[in-house]
Amino acid sequence: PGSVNPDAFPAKLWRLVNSPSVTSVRWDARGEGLLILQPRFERELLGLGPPGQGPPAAPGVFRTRSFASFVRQLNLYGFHKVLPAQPGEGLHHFQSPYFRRDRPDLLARLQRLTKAKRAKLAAVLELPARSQRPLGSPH
Amino acid sequence: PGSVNPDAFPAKLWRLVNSPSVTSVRWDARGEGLLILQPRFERELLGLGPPGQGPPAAPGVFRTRSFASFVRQLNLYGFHKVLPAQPGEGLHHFQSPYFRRDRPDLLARLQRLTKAKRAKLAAVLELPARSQRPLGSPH
Amino acid sequence: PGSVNPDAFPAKLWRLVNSPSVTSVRWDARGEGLLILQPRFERELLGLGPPGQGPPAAPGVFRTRSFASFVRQLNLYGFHKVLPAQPGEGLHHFQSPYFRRDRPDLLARLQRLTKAKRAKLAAVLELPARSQRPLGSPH
DNA sequence: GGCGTTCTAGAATATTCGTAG
DNA sequence: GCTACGAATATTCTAGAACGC
Repeated sequence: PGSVNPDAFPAKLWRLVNSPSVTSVRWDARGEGLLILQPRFERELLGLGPPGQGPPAAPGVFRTRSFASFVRQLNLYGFHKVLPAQPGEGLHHFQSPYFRRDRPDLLARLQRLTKAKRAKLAAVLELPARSQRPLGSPH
Repeated sequence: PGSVNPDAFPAKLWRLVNSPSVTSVRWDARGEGLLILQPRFERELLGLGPPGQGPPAAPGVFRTRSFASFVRQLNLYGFHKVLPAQPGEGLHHFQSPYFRRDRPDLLARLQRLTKAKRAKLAAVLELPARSQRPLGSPH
Repeated sequence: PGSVNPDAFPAKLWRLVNSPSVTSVRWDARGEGLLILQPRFERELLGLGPPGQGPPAAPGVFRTRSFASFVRQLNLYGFHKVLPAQPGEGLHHFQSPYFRRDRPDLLARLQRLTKAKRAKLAAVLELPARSQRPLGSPH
């Protein structure tokens, strides 16, 4: 029931993957997942890279300097890693059912998984087919 | 249903942002929000700045000396912060639906949110479309 | 019952106030509180300052760029503001009973106040005089 | 009662670290 | 080795509360 907070992670990620000037984050061939080139990502968005090099191309998007923290965010928002066809090349492939190129409307469902939300979600998924909605739920 | 008190915060803010001699407060590109340069604001309007420096350029508008108090005022009047494109440079971007360059008529709706007013407003926003006022509402 | 995490706020603060090269954070005359010069702090530790100026003198201590966030940390760790003799000059005075120049041993008691801890603390403080310090308390 | 100022706290997201699986 | 998650701290934005006028 939430709208999209333009300052939070999902909106940032959406802008990055759709930005022509960002080359380290792209859609996969089907537009159903993210392809991330780690070394390039670190230079372009985390401001790492070889010392004595210029500033990051798109700074200020994340405050972190570690790729692992970025991955933590992906997991917190429900993304899962997909095995890449060519492993070991600094290429990462992540997916979420609510992050698709042709479905910007689903973006609002990408919500941070707190402990409570996670429990609720797990409960729903394990329910027998009886009643997906709690009794007396509105609408 | 109120008119604009020329001594209160909204009117002061309106005069500042439209004053050619004030450089720390400006309209954003669309005229829908405020851009505030904090260091300049502190010198120009709060009279801070390096000691041994001249007097503030536009003194007497606020009694406070802290930028935080100014931000408190903005929030009390319903402004919300917007992520600036380049964070971390002392640049702040605030918006309110009732503060627009081409709509001075809306200024009268910028009212201080007391606890009572805030509660009333929240109630209205959550009401189903049935009846804006609960039956038997007072007044 | 915890020891001091050298990466967390209290240890950082201790190092800053005792560092000869940091000039924006000092002990007050009695060594019982902190004196903080905001403008200098922002240049020296937050990396703000006039654009086109050199890098911060002691960067990397905090990730934030806002003095308000630093104050939030102080409050989270139980510091309280003390009225300065000379208000309005960007000088802040903060105290905590567990932050004293001659009592580094107390530093371990400076703990982050979560909601639970805060409630427990308030309950203890409202206890009748029966047993303020539990007799036979450990250590 | 309203408004301005100050200090502190609530709540949500972000970041880091450790570790279970 | 690797992925995902829990938990603690850090950061941000906004609100509560108290006080004076």
